[in-house]
Amino acid sequence: MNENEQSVNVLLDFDLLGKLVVGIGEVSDITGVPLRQIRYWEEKGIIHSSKEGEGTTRKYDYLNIKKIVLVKELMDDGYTLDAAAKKVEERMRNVNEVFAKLAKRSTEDSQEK
DNA sequence: GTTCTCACA
DNA sequence: TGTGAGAA
Repeated sequence: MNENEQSVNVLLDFDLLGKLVVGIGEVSDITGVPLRQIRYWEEKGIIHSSKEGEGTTRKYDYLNIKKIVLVKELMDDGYTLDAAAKKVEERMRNVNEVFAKLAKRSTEDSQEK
């Protein structure tokens, strides 16, 4: 492992965090989850797709993609869809908290109280 | 290329 | 729970 790879990883993560939205096809290919399954999960309310523009192409942001991967991993551990969804939602809440802290920190830093 | 509904296992 | 097919 070089510092290069670490830096790349960090940068990649931040880039993803910025705002990455891909079509369902890409998501299915990346996550390895069939298209029907992704729609199926969304139908259950586990994930949410962001429809952009006039087209019908569902766009999934990094959070949703992460959610899908998380659910997949959880189910691989023997969790059921509902259980996995619950766990993922809890994790997502934590991520959201971190995001809120990050945003707040940036604001405070800019205002320099 | 994507989406939807209905139905089946 | 996950997938099939046809239709738009």
